[in-house]
Amino acid sequence: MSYTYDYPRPALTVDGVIFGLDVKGRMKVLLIKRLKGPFKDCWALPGGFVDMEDEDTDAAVARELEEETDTKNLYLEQLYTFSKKGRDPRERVVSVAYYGLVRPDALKPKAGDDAKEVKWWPIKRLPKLAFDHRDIVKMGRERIKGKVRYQPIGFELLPELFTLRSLQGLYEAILGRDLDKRNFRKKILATDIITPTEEFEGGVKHRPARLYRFDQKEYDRKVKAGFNFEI
Amino acid sequence: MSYTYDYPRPALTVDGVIFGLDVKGRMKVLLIKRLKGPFKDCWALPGGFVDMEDEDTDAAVARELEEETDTKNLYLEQLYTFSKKGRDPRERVVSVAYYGLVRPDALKPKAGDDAKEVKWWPIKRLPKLAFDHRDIVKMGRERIKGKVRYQPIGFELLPELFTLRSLQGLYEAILGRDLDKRNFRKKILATDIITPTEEFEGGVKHRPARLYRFDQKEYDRKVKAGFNFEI
DNA sequence: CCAAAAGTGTTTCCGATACACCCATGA
DNA sequence: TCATGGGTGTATCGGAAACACTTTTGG
Repeated sequence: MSYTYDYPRPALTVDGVIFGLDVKGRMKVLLIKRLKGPFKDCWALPGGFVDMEDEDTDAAVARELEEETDTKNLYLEQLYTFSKKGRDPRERVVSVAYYGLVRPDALKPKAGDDAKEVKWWPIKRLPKLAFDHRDIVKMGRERIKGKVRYQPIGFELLPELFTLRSLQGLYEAILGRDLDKRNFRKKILATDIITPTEEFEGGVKHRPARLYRFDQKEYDRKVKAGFNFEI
Repeated sequence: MSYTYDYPRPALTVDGVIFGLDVKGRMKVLLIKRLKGPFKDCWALPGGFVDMEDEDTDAAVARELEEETDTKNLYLEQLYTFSKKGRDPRERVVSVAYYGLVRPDALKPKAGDDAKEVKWWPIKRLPKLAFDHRDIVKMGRERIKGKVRYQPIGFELLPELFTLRSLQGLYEAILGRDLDKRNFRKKILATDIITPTEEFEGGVKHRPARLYRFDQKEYDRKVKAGFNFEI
């Protein structure tokens, strides 16, 4: 079966810039190694074609990531649409890029159809990327950096229970600068949207830190009441 | 001539949410009345199909606006890409939306190919809009509201020379709240990116206000030096 | 008892806000 | 001389930033 139109049309794809944190709190990006040309054997962002029979781009990027990484319901937001001529050597391909955040324990990379390998790469040492994916990653970093201060999206990168130190480390990683421990704690606890649990981290040879939990319901309530998250 | 593909493809369009200020400082949006169906005779955002032979979306939206409004070089930024099934009753149409800011004196609406009428509408009293254009306008408003505080884009809405009062009115219109005159002046002048001229407004029956100018070069210099605009 | 990270308060400083009067112009 | 908006300074308050020591745990 084939489809015929009066004017040329672009292929429509989606790409996802998926951020995660490793155990030492360093930012990582999820990449796949392409099985087929163009850019065969080159690292690239996970993504693929949008099924025009019944998908929109939101659905397409969620599906692709599920296929390639075995993760559902990760935090995803539209980033930018790339449409420059020549960004795909074959033909006109317009790509709607998304960025996403994943808890490291919620994601098990697996090989899907389009990839022989799926791997977390440190954001500071990315390999050569296919297409214009380097630009897309760059834009994703900037977006998240701008957004993290005004919306509590950082929690999407942490396990459900986390220490204040790991939360601080996350902000330091994203913002690219050190924060004062006491001021950070004061400020984050003052927002009243993270609550202490009775649990503590284990497996450390020093005093174990208390574990906290992000209180989404309380946050939603506060937002409705005019509260503005800011860190 | 026709074009055939193995899989169905969407038509790709661009839409522009163009903001302007009227003489009284109220926010307006530029709309066109559609000449052809669907939504014939309905008001809609200016825009149209992207020419896949040689345009990207940036070029397409600039061209469409030039055709419909006789304005070049207006401030334009990509807003969001809309791809929901059914947003165009005919077939799958994916639209890359942009928002734009225009100086009122730089824009003369004219009727182009797709429109019988081009008109500024007050943002508070928009007519019924075609497609999902109401959502697009809404998103445009939110974006500009979020952005205006951290980037000096407001000047794009004012003539080259402007009074401090009109600048304040602009911020009040976008932010939706009143600002204190003295504090506003202090803050905006402290940034040192707007410079006084020796000219004054005319045609008023009270003391004429001094005219100022946005100093783009100085702003660029400061940004490079790490300066962050904020109001 | 040593190493390592957790946890905790106070002071200082700067920017945000609140606030009221005189000035220049045209009618 | 009146009406209208232009233009100016100061005091107060609150949040941001700077800053160092004690506590808990495992080894």
